[in-house]
Amino acid sequence: MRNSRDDGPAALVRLVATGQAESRAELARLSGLAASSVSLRVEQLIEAGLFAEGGAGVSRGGRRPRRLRLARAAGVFLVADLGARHARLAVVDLAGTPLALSDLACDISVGPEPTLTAVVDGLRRLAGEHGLADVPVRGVGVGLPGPVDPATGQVVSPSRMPGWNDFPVREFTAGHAGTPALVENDANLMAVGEHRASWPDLDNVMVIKLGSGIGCGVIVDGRLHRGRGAAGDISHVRIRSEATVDCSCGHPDCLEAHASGAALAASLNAQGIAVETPAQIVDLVTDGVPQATSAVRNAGRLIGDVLTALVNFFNPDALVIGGSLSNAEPLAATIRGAIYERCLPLATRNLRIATSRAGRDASILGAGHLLLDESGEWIDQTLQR
Amino acid sequence: MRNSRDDGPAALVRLVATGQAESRAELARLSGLAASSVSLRVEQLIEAGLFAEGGAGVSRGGRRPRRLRLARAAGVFLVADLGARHARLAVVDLAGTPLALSDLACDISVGPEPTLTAVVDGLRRLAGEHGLADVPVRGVGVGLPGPVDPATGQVVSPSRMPGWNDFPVREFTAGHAGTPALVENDANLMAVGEHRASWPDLDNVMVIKLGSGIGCGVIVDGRLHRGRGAAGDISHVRIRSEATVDCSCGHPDCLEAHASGAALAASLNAQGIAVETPAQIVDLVTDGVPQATSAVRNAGRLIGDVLTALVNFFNPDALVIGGSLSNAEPLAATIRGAIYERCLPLATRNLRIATSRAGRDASILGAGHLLLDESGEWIDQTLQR
DNA sequence: CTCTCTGACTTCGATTTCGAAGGAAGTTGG
DNA sequence: CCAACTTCCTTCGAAATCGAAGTCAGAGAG
Repeated sequence: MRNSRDDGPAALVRLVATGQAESRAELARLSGLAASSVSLRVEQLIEAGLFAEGGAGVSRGGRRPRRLRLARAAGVFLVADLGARHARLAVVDLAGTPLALSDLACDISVGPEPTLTAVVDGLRRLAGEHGLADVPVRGVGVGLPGPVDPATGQVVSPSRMPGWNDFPVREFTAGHAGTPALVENDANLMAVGEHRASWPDLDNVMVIKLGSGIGCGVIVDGRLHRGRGAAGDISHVRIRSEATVDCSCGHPDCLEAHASGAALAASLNAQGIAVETPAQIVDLVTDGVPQATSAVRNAGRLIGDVLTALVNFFNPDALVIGGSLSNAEPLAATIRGAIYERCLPLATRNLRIATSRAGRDASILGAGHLLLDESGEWIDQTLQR
Repeated sequence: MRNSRDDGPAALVRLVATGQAESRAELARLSGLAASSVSLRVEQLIEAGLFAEGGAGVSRGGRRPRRLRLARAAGVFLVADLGARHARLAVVDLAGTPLALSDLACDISVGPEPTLTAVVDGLRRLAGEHGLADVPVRGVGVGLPGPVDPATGQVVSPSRMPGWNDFPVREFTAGHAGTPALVENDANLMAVGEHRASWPDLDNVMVIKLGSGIGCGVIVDGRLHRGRGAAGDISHVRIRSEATVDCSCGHPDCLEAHASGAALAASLNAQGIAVETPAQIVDLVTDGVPQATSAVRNAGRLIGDVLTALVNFFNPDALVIGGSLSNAEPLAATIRGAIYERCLPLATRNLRIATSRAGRDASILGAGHLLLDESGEWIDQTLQR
C-alpha cells in the first residue's frame, strides 16, 4: 500500500484517519519521521483541533500507547454518488466512514445546474438533520456515470447525460458548496473504495462495475489511473458474436450492446419477460428463470473474453466484480472461468478474482479516500493558526 | 515527467545526468530544495568526484551559470540487450549515452550460465577496449526476450528460452559482475528508453515491439508498469479470424500466431517466398512485393484491433510502434488507421501514434535510465567518504 | 561608459528535523 | 514483590535545511 502522496502533517492525518496508526509510536514507524518530530506535530494537530487523545490503548509488552483519533471538529466530507435517476448522499468523516446516508430522487437529464444544486442542498440538509451543522465541511465529492477530465473537472462527451457535456462540474460544485470539490467517474470511485477497504495491500487492482452499463476503474501502483479521463473504458470493445447489434456509440458489436444490464433487459423483454432494472434480472436468475440465467451466462462469457486481454496486458493482483448485476452468481462464475481458461498462466498465477466486498457504498467510501488524499492544503492552513 | 523517486543527493545526480539541469540554480528550481542546500550538496558531489564544473553557461539576463556535468570518474553502466541468437552490448555513462557499442553472437538456448558469463565478460572487454577500464562500473543491466519477475529478478516461464525458467538471473549476474544488476524484459526496456528519450513529458505511454515476436511495455504515470512480471503481454490475445492457427501457448488464434514477424515469415514461405528475419520482410515490403505488403497489412489490422481495446482501457498519451518490423510503413499506417477508426473519440483525442524515435538502441537507453533510477544507494555511500 | 536590472550563487542566522539518552508506564518471570 | 525487560513518549543538543540578505557577474539602456 502506497502512502504519503506528499508528506507534512497531512500524512499523519491520513494515517490516523485510515486507521493505520493509532499512536505516536505507530505514526513514527509508518511515516518514517523521527519519534520526536511526530510528537511535536501531533501536539500541533491536537491544538488545531484535528486530533484528539482517546484514552490508553493495548500494551504490546511495554507502556501503553496513548490512543489518537480524529477529533469530531476535524470535519466531514459531503459525498454524492449520482446515477441516472437517483443519487446516493452521504456525510462521511475524514476516514470515509458514513455518518449519515440518504437517497435522493433526481433525474440527471434535467441538466447539471439544477441537479448539482439539489444534490449539494440535500447534502447540507442531511448534515443538519444529523446534528453535524457545526462541524466544518472540508470538501464535497461527486460521482458521475460518465467520463470526467481529471485536469479540468469537466464531464466530457458522456453518452447518457444530456446537457452535461463540457460543463465545469468541479468549479460549479466548489462554488456552490464553498469548499474544495472532487468530481470523478463512478466506477473510478468504486475502484478506489473497493481497493482501500478490501485490498489495501495490493498494488494493482481492476474493478468492473456491472449495472445498467459496464464501467471499470483501475488502480495502478496503489493509485487511481485516470489517463486523460477515459481510462478504464471497456464497454466499447468489439466482441466476437454471431448476431450483430449496433451500439449507441455508432460502432457494431460493442461489449455494452451485448452484455450490459440494459442489453440483457432488452433481450429478455424481447423474449416476453418484463424486466427493467439490473436488480430485477438478478432476482430472475436467483429464481432460476432459465432465459435469464442463460442470458447472464452469455454476458459473462463475453465480458470474460474482453477481460482476458486486459488481464494479460495489465497483470493485476486482483480483479473485483461489482455493481448491482454482480449478485447474479452465474455471471461472476462465468467471468472467472473464462479468465482462468484463456489467460496466460503467469497472469493468473497470483490473480484473485472476487466479487465486491465493500458493497453498494464502495463509491461513497472511495470519494472519501480521494478527498482525504487531496486534503494537504487545508490541513496545512488549519495548522498555521 | 515524474522525477525524484526518492530524494537526497541521488535526485541531483539524476537531474544532471538526464540533462534537465545544468547549473546550481536549475537544480534548485527542479529539485525543490533551497538554493543554499543545493550549493552545499553540489560541493560534496564535486569532492566525491561525481560532478565536475565545466566552464560558464549561457546567461539568461544575469550572471552566467557555472555549468555542471557528470565527472568521468562518476562511472559507467554495462548494458546488454539479449535476443535469441544475438546480444547487443554497450558501455553507457550515467546518463545512458552509449560510450561504446558492439554485437556479440550468442545463442541463448545454451542456457543462462554460459550466456550470462559470456555477456558480462564481453562487456568488461568492451569497456577495456575503449579505455574505460579505470572508470568504476556502477551497475549491469540485462534485457531478455521473456518475462522477468520484478520481485526476484528471475525469468519466469519464458516461451523461447529453454533452460532459463526460474533461473535467478539478477543474482547470478550481480555475483559474476560484482555490482548491482538489473534484469528486465526487452520490451519494457524499450518502453523506458523510448519514453525518456522521446516523450519525457507524457505520463502514460504504450510501446509495442514488433519483431519476430510481439512485445509491449507500458509506462504509467511516468514509471514502468511491471505488474507481477507479465504486464504488457499482448501476444496471446485471441483475435477474430477466418482461418484457425494454433499458438505455441496451446490456445488457438493468438495474435502472435497470426501477426508476429515469425508468423509472417512462415506465411510468406508457404507462398514460396523465402524470408527468415523481420528485416527481410521489411525489405520485401519496401521493394513492393505484393504478397509481403498484403501480409503486413493484414497483420497491422489484427494488431490494431487488439490495441483498440487496450487504448480505450489504458487511455495513453502516446502509442509508439517500434521493433524491426516497424520500418514497414504499411504496418504502422494500418495500425494507426484501425485505432483512429474504432477507438472512442475521447481516447484518441489527445493520442499520438508514432513510430520509434530512439531506434534500435532504445533498450540500451532504457536500461541506463532504470539503473540510474536505482542508484540512490551507491551515490549515498560514495558521498559518505 | 555608467547605471540599473536580472539572474547565479554564498553567507549566515533562524527553523526544522533528527537521534541518542532518559523518564514513564507497562509486562514477564522468578 | 522485585528485577529485568519492552514499549511509548519526551527532552535536548547536534545536524540538516531553509530563506532572507548580500555578493558576484553579466545584459541592456541611455
